[in-house]
Amino acid sequence: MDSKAKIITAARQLIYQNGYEATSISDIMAAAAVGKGQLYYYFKSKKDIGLAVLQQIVAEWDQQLVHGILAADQPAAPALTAMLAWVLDFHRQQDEHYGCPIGNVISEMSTKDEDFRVLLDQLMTAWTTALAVKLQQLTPVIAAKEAQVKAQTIIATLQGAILLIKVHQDIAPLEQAVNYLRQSVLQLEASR
Amino acid sequence: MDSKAKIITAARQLIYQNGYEATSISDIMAAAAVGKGQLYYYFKSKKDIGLAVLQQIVAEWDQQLVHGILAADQPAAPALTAMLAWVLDFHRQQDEHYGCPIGNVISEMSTKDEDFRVLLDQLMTAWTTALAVKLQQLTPVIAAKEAQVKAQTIIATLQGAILLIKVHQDIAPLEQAVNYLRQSVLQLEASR
Amino acid sequence: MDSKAKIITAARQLIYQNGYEATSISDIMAAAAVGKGQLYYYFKSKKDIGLAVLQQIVAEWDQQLVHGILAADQPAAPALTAMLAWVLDFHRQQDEHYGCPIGNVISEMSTKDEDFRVLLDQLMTAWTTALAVKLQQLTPVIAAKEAQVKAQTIIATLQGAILLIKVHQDIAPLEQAVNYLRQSVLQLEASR
Amino acid sequence: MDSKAKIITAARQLIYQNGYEATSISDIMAAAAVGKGQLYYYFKSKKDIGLAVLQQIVAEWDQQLVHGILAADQPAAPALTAMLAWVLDFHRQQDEHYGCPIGNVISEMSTKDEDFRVLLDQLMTAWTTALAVKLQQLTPVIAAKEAQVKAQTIIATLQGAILLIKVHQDIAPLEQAVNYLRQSVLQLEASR
DNA sequence: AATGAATGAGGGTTCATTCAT
DNA sequence: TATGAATGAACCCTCATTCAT
Repeated sequence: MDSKAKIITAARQLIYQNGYEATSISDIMAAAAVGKGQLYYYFKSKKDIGLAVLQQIVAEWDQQLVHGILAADQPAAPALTAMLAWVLDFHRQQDEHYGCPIGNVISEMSTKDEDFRVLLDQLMTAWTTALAVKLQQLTPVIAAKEAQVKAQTIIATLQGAILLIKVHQDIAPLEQAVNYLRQSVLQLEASR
Repeated sequence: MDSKAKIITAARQLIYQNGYEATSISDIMAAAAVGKGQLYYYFKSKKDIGLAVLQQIVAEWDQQLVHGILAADQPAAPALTAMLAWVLDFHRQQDEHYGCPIGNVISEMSTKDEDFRVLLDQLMTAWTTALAVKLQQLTPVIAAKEAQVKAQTIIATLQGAILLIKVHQDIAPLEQAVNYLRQSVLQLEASR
Repeated sequence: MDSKAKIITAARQLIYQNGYEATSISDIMAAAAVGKGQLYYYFKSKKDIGLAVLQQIVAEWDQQLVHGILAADQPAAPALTAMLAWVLDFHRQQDEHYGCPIGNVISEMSTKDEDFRVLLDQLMTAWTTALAVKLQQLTPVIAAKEAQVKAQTIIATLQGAILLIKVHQDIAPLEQAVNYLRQSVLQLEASR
Repeated sequence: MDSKAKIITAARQLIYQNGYEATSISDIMAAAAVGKGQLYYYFKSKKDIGLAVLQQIVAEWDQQLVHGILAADQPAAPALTAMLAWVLDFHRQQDEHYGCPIGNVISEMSTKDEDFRVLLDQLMTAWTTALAVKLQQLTPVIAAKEAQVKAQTIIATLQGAILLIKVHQDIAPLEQAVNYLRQSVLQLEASR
């Protein structure tokens, strides 16, 4: 792994656990075992690193979630179940609950830096849109607008549940939310 | 207003808009128009200020929400509607969407400082419990456990929706989530 | 005990253990259980407190040592032995060895504040002179100048030994120095 | 001279004259003509600087005194005389008498910071041991233990005399102590 | 590509002292 | 006598960034 990748990997982990502002350049240097020179050779500023980390996550979500699990050619019901499992599994694997890698940055950076916000906005919009498409596939009668609303509410429930597991340090809220959403999907499927 | 109150008020506003870590003692000093020594006369540390701010919000929510809107003697359906309006109205009044005063701190501080986390945990638990009681009043047949789960999911949806309005800088997600939750409540009421 | 005395007592203990500069007004306030107002009512500055503490110690040494143990009418040999015991006993009673209450302040303040230095100088001179008188009583043949020199060297040995017990945190060096000085005195006495 | 050395040199001088606590980082910065960041680039804390200064002095004393003047292969009597001269000459060169660079730190730091104390303890022990060896070379009949005691008392006398020149701002006490110790050595040499 | 020395603003905190009551 | 609120300079330290090599 080259220096640039090492830096991004280290920064990603640190930002996830401690937040963007609380992660110092020195922390990243130490974690990546990289000198100050290299860091400023590959990135022109700390913000640049933050953006690079964000873009990496966005790319992953785009690939795995938007163009993977929720891809147009996937059958709707299993896709929705898979999406819920994808979210739940990530948090099940964590010993300590640091919240959502994207949600955390939304909370910290959205009103502080427009570049961060735009990137996050695009990702969340892409997710919402892909999810809305699936919901429409599942229940073709509903209007596009309504599907969009439903998709957004599902995502909100997931994000909120992840926030709750962070305060309570207990995964139960997410388990329950996923259960509830799974049932909603099944009902929708049954009702068509 | 005395100095201590001025400090808390200033800090509360700054922490809400910029986060706890990003709010410097100097910022608070300037906003409260108070000297540095004064600040450390009333509070032994920055963390102390943060905790005081949090306790003030917790006290307000406890009074307005837990012991006000969701008080035991309030009829269930209007109480739930009032709760949703209480949340929605707050965010409707904001020009820029800084998210939830509590949710932001949950996201930033839960895994960084146990004292913050415990306070936030208690508030969210109190809210959940009070909401669960209302839900049971509305639909007496459901089990206490189920009501608790439902309550938590409702709160999750609200928190998540508030996070989404922060990324999108558009109140729509919260409007929609509140609409959706209002309908759920009406259905529950009708179904008993 | 009135406030003024409480302040001096508390300050004396703190200055002995931590030094003058390292003892803060707040420390003294806390230890004396006295408000800020009282402190600045009785003393016009921190230096004033330090000087008062010093004067108290000087007065005690003057009374106990210079005008007590080494008083003109005391027989020389027992006086010298008593002086050595007076020094040794003080340090034997300490659990942790903080050094000499006077020596510490000499080391810290002599070149920083002339008012402190003068006070300390006077005390040490008085001690030296009183001791020289005793030495002359013991061995009348020696010149006044020589007695003065001998006195100063004895005091030096004691002060140095107390410094050594502070580094080593072991009272042995002082025990040994006192032993040595006691023998010197006995020899002087025998040789006359 | 590189920055690190400049910092240590400046700090050494300041600590000698004003003490460790009374020497501020800003003072060192100004004296070394070095920026604040630079200081924390080379040293991780103020304590680190203090320890580095101490280690430099310890190294010098070890080299010049313990392994130089008092080296095993040096004839005893001249070595002792040289040691006394080494001490006296240092203080003769000073315009103002700031005391002993080591003794001052012993007095200030021994009971405040164990890391300082250990370093100082080691130096003083090394000096005592080396001096005891010389004393035994001079008077082979005396027991090792007795030599150790005698060595410690000699060092005590020197340290105490240096403390006295600090209060009195007059080098006489040290001159006299050295004279006295020189005679003691001569007597020992004559008596074998 | 890479090093690490240098910068200086700003972080939270403590300090001795003064003021109004 | 006594209180405690107010002041602002100074404390040690960390920060993101730049420079010379």
